[in-house]
Amino acid sequence: MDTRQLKTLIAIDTHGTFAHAADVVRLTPSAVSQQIQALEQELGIQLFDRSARPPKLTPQGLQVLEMAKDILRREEDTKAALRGDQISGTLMLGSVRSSALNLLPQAIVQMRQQYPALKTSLRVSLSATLIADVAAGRLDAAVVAEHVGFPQALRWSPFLREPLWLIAPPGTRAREPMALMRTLPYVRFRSAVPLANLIDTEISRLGVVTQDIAEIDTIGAIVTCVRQGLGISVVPHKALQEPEDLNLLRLPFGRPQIKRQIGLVERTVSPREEIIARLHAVLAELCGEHGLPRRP
Amino acid sequence: MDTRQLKTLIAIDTHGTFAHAADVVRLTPSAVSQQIQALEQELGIQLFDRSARPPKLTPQGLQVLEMAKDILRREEDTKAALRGDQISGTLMLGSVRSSALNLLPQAIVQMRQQYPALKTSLRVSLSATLIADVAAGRLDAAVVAEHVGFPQALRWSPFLREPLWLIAPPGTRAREPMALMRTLPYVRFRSAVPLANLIDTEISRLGVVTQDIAEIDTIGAIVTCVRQGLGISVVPHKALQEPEDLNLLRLPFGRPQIKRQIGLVERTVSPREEIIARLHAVLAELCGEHGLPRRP
DNA sequence: GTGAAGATCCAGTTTTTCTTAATCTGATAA
DNA sequence: TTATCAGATTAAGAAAAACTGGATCTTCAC
Repeated sequence: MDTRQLKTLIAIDTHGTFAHAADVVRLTPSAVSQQIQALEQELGIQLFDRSARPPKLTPQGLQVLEMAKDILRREEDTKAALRGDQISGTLMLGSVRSSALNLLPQAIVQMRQQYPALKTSLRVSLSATLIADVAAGRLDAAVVAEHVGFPQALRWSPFLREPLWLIAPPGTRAREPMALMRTLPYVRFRSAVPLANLIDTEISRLGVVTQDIAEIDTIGAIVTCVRQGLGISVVPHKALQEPEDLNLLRLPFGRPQIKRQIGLVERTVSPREEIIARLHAVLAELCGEHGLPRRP
Repeated sequence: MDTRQLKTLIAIDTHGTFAHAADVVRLTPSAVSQQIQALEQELGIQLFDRSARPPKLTPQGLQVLEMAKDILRREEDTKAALRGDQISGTLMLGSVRSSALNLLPQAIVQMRQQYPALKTSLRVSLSATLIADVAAGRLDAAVVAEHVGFPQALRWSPFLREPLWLIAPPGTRAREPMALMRTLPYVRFRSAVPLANLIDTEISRLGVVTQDIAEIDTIGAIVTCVRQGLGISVVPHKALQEPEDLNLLRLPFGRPQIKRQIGLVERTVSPREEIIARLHAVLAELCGEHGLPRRP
């Protein structure tokens, strides 16, 4: 008897049909059907009366359902207790460079204040490397942007969802954003990171041919160049935090306005889930209006 | 998390070493080691301190051990409750022909009196077919003789252990049994059943060459022929129940006297175990002095 | 009667569990 | 200190279990 089978049984009861339950436990309906059949065979009873649609729990099935809830509750209580044991351990974290320079240090300071016994270790690397390290257990979690194709054993939870702005030098007259991009000199963000891809993809999608004047690989430098009148560019909201940035012309980039996400990637099965969830909350709070709460 | 893993963990604690636990749960030590490692990985903790010999449960391991006991207790309580539900269900039984004609009907009548809600279904077939049907779940249990090579998932529990007798017509002068067999006409029990094999094997072992006069495939008919003076033969104790059978010469067959066993075969994992145990007790009682209690 | 949604069956693929044999390791005796 | 033993672990392959994807069946609503 496996707890996965019991979770499936509870999901069927909660969601009403085998098919819905399959979505919840992330299996195919066929696998759900087979799991329930295996459980029925092991117990030698019918859990469901299948002459109805959807199948109806038998009285015996209800007994097993109650048992399932008790067992899973007991399991979760024990895991929570074990997690409590882990709060005081060393949290192995990773981050891409952009977040490592401001957001994450602030979050770590706050976490340390809340949990004096918590130790942290932070490593800065490329997102692909970070993802592999989390999957392999070398890191507990890492800050990376939205990514295509996270391994199945990992879960990525965004804590920041911020809009992208087209920025122009102080005094530039406001016009339709795409017209500006076609006519004014464009400072391109050139880097092998998801944000650069996101910007370039939307520019292509809108059919805009920019007048490139430069390619720069850090967002902070781009903002500085735009401030000094070199040209226009596209940057995320968070990059515009200096008082002098208020003087820049700022227009929504993309139709609809494009937003980029940054989040925490962690293993789906991890006893550190609780401390990571708290880190996620701290990070979301630090992001202010663009912070995202963790999904259940 | 699987209950089998939890059973293994408890067995290690109970028996002190991984190797002993392996015997108990019927796995190799390697599988035990791997099960514990899988559980440790899922929970993200060390269950054992392996710097000692034998490995010592960690404080966290003790927490998980307590959880394991609770979960398995909850599981067993539910199974017991489900078994209670089964007393009133339909018990699917099978039997070889010889037992179907007298023993089993009596037992079924008694069971029905004790459990008015119990329904039974009885099928008569060859023992190999019956064994396969029990293994496949088509039957809950079947009455078959001692057999070579029961599948591992099945358990056979004898309820009858009766001696074999060499019988001769009334008035035959008592002599050493083997001498009788060598000289008097022998009625051979010819049938593809274990009893026939048992008899022939012992005759060969004793190096006796019989004077066959007939081959008959039912024990009842053999007894009748011997009664009427056709010759001598070998039959089990139970076959000699008629008052006129008291007139037959009866000598122990085999050195030492050969006994044959008949029992119930059932699946080792079955919620019907309780009702089957009661059937077994009734059958054993019906066998009187040759009845065998069920082993734990 | 028809069509749709969902459950089950079937066969192949993937993953997990187990076995076997070799190797490692702690404990103990000489 | 060294040798030996019992037991735990590792590595690789076999076997079993779990899963997927597609076809088929079944219930239910219209």
